[in-house]
Amino acid sequence: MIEITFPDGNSKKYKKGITAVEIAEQISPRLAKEVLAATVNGEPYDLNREITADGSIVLHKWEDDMGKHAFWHSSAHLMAGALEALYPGIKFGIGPAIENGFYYDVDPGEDRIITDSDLPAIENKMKEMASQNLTYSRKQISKKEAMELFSKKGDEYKTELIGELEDGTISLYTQGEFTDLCRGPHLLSTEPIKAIKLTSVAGAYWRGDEKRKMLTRIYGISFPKQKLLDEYLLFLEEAKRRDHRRIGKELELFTFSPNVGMGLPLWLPKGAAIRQTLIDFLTSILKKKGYKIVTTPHIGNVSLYKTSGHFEKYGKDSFQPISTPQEGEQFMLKPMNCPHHCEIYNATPHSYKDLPIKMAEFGTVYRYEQSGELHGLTRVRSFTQDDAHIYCRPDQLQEEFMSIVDDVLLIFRSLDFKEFSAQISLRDPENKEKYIGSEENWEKAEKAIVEAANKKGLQTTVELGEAAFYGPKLDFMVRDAIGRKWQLGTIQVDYNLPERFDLTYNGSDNQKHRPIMIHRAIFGSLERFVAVMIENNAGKFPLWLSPEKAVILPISEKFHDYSNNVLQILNNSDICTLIDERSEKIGKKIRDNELKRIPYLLIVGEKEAESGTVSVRKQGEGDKGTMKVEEFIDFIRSEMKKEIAY
RNA sequence: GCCUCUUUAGCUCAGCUGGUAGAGCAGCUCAUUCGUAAUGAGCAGGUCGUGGGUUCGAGUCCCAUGAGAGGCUCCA
Repeated sequence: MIEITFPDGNSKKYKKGITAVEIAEQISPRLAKEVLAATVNGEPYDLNREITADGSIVLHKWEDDMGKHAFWHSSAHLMAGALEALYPGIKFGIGPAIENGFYYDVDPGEDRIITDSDLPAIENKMKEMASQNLTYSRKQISKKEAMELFSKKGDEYKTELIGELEDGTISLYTQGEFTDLCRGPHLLSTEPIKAIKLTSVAGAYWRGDEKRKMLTRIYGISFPKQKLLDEYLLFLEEAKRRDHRRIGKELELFTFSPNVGMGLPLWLPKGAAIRQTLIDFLTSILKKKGYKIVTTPHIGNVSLYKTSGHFEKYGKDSFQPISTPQEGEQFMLKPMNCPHHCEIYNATPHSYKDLPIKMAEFGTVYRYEQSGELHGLTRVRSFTQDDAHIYCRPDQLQEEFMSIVDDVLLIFRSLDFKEFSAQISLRDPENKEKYIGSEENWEKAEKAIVEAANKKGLQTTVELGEAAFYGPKLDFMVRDAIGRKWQLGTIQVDYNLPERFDLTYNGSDNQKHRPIMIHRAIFGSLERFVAVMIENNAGKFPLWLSPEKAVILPISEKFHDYSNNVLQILNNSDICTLIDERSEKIGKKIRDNELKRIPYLLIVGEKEAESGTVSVRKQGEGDKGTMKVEEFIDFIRSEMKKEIAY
């Protein structure tokens, strides 16, 4: 007998060699039907794999990520099986489960391409195979056997993978005619896979290396019920409606023109108003926090970036330097504000008593992002950072770092950003030559960040290899409408630029010392921040950020005079208000202005004109009753104040 | 940059296997003067992203190129 412990702490004895699905069966037949995968002693386990020793068990259903993972991973195998049936000789790369579904990288072979239009046929084949209730069976084999099997098949991708595996850990899974190299775990059979949708085809370099062959990646998603798939497709459609590119066009916030250049956003008046309001808001906080605003030019001498290291690191991927008519001087469009700020630091001598020095700038920078990478406002070639640099003493580093974390949290909170995650980005320990600076300083900087994040009680994930080339960082990430992650705020500790720019301060010992520099941005880029805000609020900006606060809707032409009086009073009170004088019925005016996401609709007819009032209707909520015009002004002002209370 | 797809009126899209463009919304005009998410009628709008080619004939097929989308790679 063996003893199995459940997540709730209870344990029970079973005969040796029992399987997870049998355990589930004993608990309830319904559970046995729903369970998709298991974890035994912390290790993913097939449901029908024999358990031979004491241990803990967790049974995973669809509702938990492990369950979904096994489901989608098995679906990837099912797709591979269908592909092999439809495209004999096709070769396979990797086919994992991902956050939303699965993909498989395949090499269809010379002169054969798979496009979107082939997906329905593959999908149908998958459905046909799934309905045959094929079982997934596991087989442990030796490295030599595995090599022979896949060499015979001529699948050089699989043999490459096998070459890197340790003998004794290699397993195969077979369902129907299809056998794949795989660690598992998998479902018992294809039976639970009821609904399948192949979503897209994309190119993907083998092993993510652009020097190697580009494989065809097929993305898909599957569900145990058709209803869940329908809901997912509906979610995707909803996400499309929230897409900031669509809303930006609809609400006339920003645009792009091929005549200006791809990736170079043009802010239309309403978008520019939002952007300016954000800048004003942030500036007021910066001033309270002891930052000084500086301004620097959009270009800088190439030598500046040679000093900073940016030229060596990114020079060939930047906009190429501009040459002046005389003397062969070369200037770069600035890709970063920090070198300029270091020069400002160096313009005056500093005592240890002056530190920390906090310099802030809404600095527009230019980066030559690859064309395929541009995306609306989230990835552009010209953007404005809410950039700041803190120059401090070593003994101030941790406190300053934590204080910036506070700033980020404060601002995210006042903007009602709840869904964000924090990521500590450290060096790739196996690729240290990618970075500049001494080992000792890197260790100090990485330690400072980890400690500060812990002290602040931040929930963080650690990503190796994600650091900037000059230092580690703490990044704040948010998701867009369809769940893609974007970096917003970032805090970076840097020992390197102070050295490269020979920044110093006089210490209490009257010796020169090196300050430490912290780079920080809270929004990251105003462009990306606005984009993420749009996707979060579907274009319904909070009142204080709305470019237009209210619109007056006269019931009929008879009330235009009164309406225009109100309009003037409101605009004079700095409440940006419009008027809709079209000869449309009130229902139509309400509908159109609701769709324009104007926060307040003020309906004005006979009653209002007689009593000096407006009938207030809040966007998305409906009728709020009538108010005197002055009352409305007070009301809207107090609403705005409430929104930006911090 | 690479892979696949898309590109038709201001916007959203139709246009089957080639026979020389169509709808809804927006706009304009007229009528209507109306009480909380679409009043009616009429008008006007496109050398079908651009440049070549095949063809008696190209929005439709082929090539090149611009732009956009989804990925890959990269992200100071």
